[in-house]
Amino acid sequence: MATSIKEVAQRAGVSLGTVSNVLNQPERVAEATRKRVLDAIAELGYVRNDSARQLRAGRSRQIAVVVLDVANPFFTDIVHGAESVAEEQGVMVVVCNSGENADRERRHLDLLEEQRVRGVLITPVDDSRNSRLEELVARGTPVVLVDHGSGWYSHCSVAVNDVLGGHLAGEHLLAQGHRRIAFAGGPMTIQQVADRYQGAKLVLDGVADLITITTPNLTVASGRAAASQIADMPGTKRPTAVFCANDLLALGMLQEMTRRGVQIPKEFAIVGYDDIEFAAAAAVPLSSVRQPREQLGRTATQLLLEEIQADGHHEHRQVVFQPELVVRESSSHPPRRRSRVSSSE
Amino acid sequence: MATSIKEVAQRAGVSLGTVSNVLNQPERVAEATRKRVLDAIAELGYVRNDSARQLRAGRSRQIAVVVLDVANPFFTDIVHGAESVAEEQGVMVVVCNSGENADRERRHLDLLEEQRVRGVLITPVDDSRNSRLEELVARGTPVVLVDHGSGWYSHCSVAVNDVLGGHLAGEHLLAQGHRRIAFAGGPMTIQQVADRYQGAKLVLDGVADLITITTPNLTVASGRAAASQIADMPGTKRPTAVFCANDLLALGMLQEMTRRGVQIPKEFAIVGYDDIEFAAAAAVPLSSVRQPREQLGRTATQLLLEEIQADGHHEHRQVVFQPELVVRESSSHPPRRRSRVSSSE
DNA sequence: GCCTGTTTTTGAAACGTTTCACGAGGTCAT
DNA sequence: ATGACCTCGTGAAACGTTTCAAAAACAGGC
Repeated sequence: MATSIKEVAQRAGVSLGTVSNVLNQPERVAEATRKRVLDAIAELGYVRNDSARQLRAGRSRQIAVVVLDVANPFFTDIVHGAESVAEEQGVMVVVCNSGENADRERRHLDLLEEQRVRGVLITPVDDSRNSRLEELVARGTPVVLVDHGSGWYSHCSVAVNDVLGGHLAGEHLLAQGHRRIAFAGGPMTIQQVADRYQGAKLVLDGVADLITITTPNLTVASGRAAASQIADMPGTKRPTAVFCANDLLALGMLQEMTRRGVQIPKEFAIVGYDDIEFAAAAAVPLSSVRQPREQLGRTATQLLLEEIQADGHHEHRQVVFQPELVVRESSSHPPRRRSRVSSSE
Repeated sequence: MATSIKEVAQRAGVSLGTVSNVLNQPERVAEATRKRVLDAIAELGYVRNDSARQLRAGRSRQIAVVVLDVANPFFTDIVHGAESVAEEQGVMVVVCNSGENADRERRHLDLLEEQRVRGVLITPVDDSRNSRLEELVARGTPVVLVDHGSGWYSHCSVAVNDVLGGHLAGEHLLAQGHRRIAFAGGPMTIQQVADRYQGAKLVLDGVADLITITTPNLTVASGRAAASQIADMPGTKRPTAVFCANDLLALGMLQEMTRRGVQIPKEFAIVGYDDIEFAAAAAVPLSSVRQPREQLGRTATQLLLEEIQADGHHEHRQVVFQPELVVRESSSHPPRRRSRVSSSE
């Protein structure tokens, strides 16, 4: 069925090795022969067999990115950054979606390891003390943690200071006069969620009530559900503002609150996280904590490629970026139209 | 470095073949031996080499989805649908992003063919008379066209009637009293764009002016640029409404128009396409032509798997879904708050 | 013609699986 | 005991590349 190098060789009247040379070091083979081989290839519609090639080479030419949610623009931007760097180096990127599901993540890692990927960029579902991931590293596959500070130093990692991000959001809501503030996000096993919560808690503790709404994931739908939960609270206990662990939640929150006739931000303020492209375009432009998304992907890929190249001794590095609060209408009181002020406090 | 079956065999004191049997037909090997082998595997941290496996098998266990833009929620929903069906069948899905770039698309197809993927789901960049794609098909890789009616019948395909979609949008704007209407989208080589344009043109021709704004791609940024272009037209020639080839464009359009102080929909109406999740949550909820996105992905994958299984004689099928216009505030005149009317005319 | 280099081409040995026809042992009925 | 029939386990062949030492072909210079 599939034509192999052997048939090409036969057709061109040369040996196996020569065809291989034409493919890999064309300058080593004489003009005339090369042409003959190339013609044979074209006539037979020969296509290299990558499995055989990899088997021989002992490794692939791909790196993988394992993200929590492909439908989240935050991650597609990271992937974008990663691809731009990888492309320069002639490395292919394959994208895997764990869907915030530890089991799926594990299955993906199994498969990736069987495929001998050169390296893995991953935002792990649970805490980084992820044993499957540790195995991978132990057997020699370079791994870079993305958007996830490693508790200790056995990987490279690229992250944004989520505690600071939470801090900024909390501080801002406090400054707007809120004293009953909700945090919506989950599951708490996701490090980023826990950190953002911690950051907010740190600044609110003692001066304001912090109500935690745990969501099963970080989607628009969960945001809507969380909104219902808040709206159904008795007036005296109901928070006057919410800090959402990401923008999808915040958008869902905004949608449901608006549907119920709650005025944003007059009656209820919302701050999101990530500052995805759609945040600024929302019904009420969304205040959000901005992260350098593409940059994250680019830097992570650079670290990964470095580690791959410097095979052997390599100094793990932790790169941490600083987030930035972008205040828009959804949380600014009194409501100013089209506020585009960006501030860090 | 990497441990192979051979070392496992040695360690367990059995032959090569036995280890392989433990891995693939465990019931064929005696309890005691099996345990010994499994222990050896665990101790050595053996990981199957997928290249060797595929080489032997002659094919992979993956299908690929090649999309125009991973950052577009429309496509992530399609991928989602595809994954759900594939997962049931134990087939892995790899996602490739052509970025609306024919050259990147070709490179992806090259690689996928070298990897001997079982099948390809693709939304091609240019017209389906895509020669690279034809080669792929000719050599025996099943291909299903997604969101793209094939002009003729050499593939399975799954699509939404884009001409009808354009028709619905045009008709609606006409009914709202608009007589100078813009169409924003591009490049026109993308079949969907051309079809949506055709649909609108069909209903507008003769009764209204149709101004075409060609964009280089279908992103939010291009939407903003197109908005500037429209806003800068002299008042008498400036259209009073726009039909955008997708929601990203429409959102960009909305953003830029609002920034310039143009009132939507009072001074300018906008209709988008796809009805992505963010459309309803936009600053001015966006009217849009809805497509059954996940369904598209699911059906496409089913067709693909069918073709793969029925290897040999297979009847190509064309499945066409009908779109549905969702009218929201961005185009309804006079502006009604929170309109959620869904209508098909 | 012969020797010395240089350029081209060759052939065989890996890479790590899976598969498959066989052999080695065991059990059982005769 | 013998043959028939299991269940287990073996070993070698294949899959399609790349690589590399060595052979072959070709050029000059004498």
